[in-house]
Amino acid sequence: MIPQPTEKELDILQVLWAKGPQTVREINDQLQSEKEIGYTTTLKLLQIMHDKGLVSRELNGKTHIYKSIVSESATQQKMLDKVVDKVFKGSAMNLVMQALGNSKSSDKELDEIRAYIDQLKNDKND
Amino acid sequence: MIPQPTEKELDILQVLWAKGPQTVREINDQLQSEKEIGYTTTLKLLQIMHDKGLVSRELNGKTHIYKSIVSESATQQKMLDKVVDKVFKGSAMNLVMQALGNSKSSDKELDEIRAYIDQLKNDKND
DNA sequence: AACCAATTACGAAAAATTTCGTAATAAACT
DNA sequence: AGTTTATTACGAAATTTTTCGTAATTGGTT
Repeated sequence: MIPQPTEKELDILQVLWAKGPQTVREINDQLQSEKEIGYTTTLKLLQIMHDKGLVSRELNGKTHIYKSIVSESATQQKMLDKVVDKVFKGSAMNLVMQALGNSKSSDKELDEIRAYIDQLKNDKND
Repeated sequence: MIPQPTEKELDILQVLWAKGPQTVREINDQLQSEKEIGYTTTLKLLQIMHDKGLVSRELNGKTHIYKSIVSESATQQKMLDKVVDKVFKGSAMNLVMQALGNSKSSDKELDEIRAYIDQLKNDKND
């Protein structure tokens, strides 16, 4: 079983999900724009993630090109499950309500969610 | 600023939210039912949480009665914000969709959410 | 007042995560 | 081929979180 990424590992996965496979240098450059972080720190994290099976890598000349193995949506789901379990007493509905309540969502977005709900209800009654 | 609780601290907050103010022994007993944990471990966590300002305590004879200072919903919101930021690219709507999609929610629950959305839309147009 | 049982205080070990320095390696360039 | 430059490997320090052992304290009991 692939373990859940830690917080800093998630930062890296975000970069990989957003921009696709990249070198350590490229990934580090992007993290830099957020916060000071040493090159070897990023490298080490990627090596650890490789050991864990979170990313794969491919040799190109002498540099490795890292690629996320875990999908964004699967990771999102696991993170959600954890939050639901840890702070929403296991109720995903609770979470949805809270998220809707405090997000400055537009009418259009709310309509989208309504439409999605209707679709879910239909799918179920087939 | 009160710091965010760590994972184990959240376990304790859950107990406090669910059953109200309690002694270390009572809290520890409840955590025990989930997983082996030493009494002094729970005590230490509560002392740390007290230092952080997450809980208050009141002396009753020689024992302390601990009480959560942070509200459940405020904590939920902060956890959500973090998850939204960390894995949903800042989009709460994304999170809601994903949560709805993978939760086995009943028609009744889905209707509740629809009603809630309608209410949100109304509130906005006042 | 001395003892007992339970609680708290304190410090530190253990574990997990994050960070980086240094050395080894490889490619690219004179 | 020798030098420079960038990357990787390795190990360990630093930090944060979790865990618990031991000693001190307190209140109740004999």
